Amino acid sequence: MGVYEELKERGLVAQATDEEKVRDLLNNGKTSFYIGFDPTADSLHVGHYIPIMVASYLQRAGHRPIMLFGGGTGMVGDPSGKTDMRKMLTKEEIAHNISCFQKQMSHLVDFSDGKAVMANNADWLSNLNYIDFLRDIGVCFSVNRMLTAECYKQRLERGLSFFEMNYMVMQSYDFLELYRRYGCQMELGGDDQWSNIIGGVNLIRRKENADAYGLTVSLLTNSEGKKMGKTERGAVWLDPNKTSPFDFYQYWRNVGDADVVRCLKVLTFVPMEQIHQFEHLEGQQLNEAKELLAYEVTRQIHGKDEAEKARSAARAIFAQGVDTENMPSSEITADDFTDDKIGILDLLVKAKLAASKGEARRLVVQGGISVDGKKAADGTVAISSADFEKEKGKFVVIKKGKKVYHKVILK
RNA sequence: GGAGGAGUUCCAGAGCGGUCAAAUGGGACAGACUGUAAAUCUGCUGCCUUACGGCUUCGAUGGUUCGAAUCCAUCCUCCUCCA
Repeated sequence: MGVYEELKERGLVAQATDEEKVRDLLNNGKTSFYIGFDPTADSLHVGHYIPIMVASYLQRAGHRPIMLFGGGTGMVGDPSGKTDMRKMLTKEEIAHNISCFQKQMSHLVDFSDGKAVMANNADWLSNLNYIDFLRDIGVCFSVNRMLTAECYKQRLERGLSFFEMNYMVMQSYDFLELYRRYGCQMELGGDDQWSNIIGGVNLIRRKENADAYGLTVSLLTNSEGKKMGKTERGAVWLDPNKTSPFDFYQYWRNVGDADVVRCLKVLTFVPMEQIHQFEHLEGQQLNEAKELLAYEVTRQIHGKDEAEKARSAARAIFAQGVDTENMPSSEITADDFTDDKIGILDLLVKAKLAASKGEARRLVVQGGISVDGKKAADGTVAISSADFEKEKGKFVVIKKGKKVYHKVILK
């Protein structure tokens, strides 16, 4: 079975420009392919993860990934899938974000010995001459055709600036440029990138009279069709400082029953034979699959140690009692005490378990808070410094709701 | 360039001089039920306060008024139609 079939079987492939040729190229050839990333945040999130997975598969199959950072396009913003125009970033922000991306990506893609390439489209986009660009590239695009592209259609109803309209042209130009520089023959992207990818494929055909291909990856959605990896609080980040390995683990541990098997296929390298066994499970048995999913995904992003810590912390907490070892924590100092005590509300705010004292009070009143296993009855409960004294150190364990455990350490 | 319309709390979307911290729905959070699932039901959703109450919000800035999210002026942003 070739790598293409493997990707297909795992449900990673959404569309390909020319399935026969793409299959042949991936299974039998050696090529370079690229994925573009918009450096609009300082961390990758789960949405970026699947294309990187695919890149990883393809790299193992002998192809060379080119990770393209949109240092230039990031200053425009892709209208695909957005109903509002994106805010513009400064050059400094973009540079910072790119360096963060690089670090995170190296977990999944091997950059040693030129096995993968990093590129930044600012290298060729920022010095373009407008007139030359229009004459050379602009003539290859039909506005009529562009407007029929799904990504613009939606925006047309709400308004689309000329500025954003150029996104497709720039992305297509990236592909052409990578083709010329690295012999890049394929662009990989989320399924929402389809029209932009086609633009590049067509451009290469016109300018270079050569074949190029596009392959899109299914977006990760749950059984209700909502995008996964996003909570209302924001995305599930790959940066451990933004989403702790424990929270990351828990996110996957808590996926819906209907989504586990698909997530295993798409997000992990667990062999298909093993996954097939899970397909017959139902009800409570699925917890085993969920644990595997959570462990594997966490391991791939944060490494084996963190994954094991998260798993044992979760097991301990939910099985019985509390594992204080690997629990997310925060610190307070003696200065936070008044008369040798700290109010439960202040403590919750300090530990960032509540955004304000009002919210903290609400949690307590609704019975959602307990400290060291004792439910806090009302907002007047106070914790004295003596309560922090434990055999293993100075801390208390706060439980918020059913699943959130937090250790507050007294320094 | 001309004529209209709109900007409300996380989102959608009511309100159109006092009874508005602002209806309703969604989301989030908490409780019950459970399998660390889903569905369902309940509560809750600006900040400070045990509470009474106070404080800051309805694009921005000024103004009218005893009193403004609601009226007026200017500005900013967006939309629609015409050129």
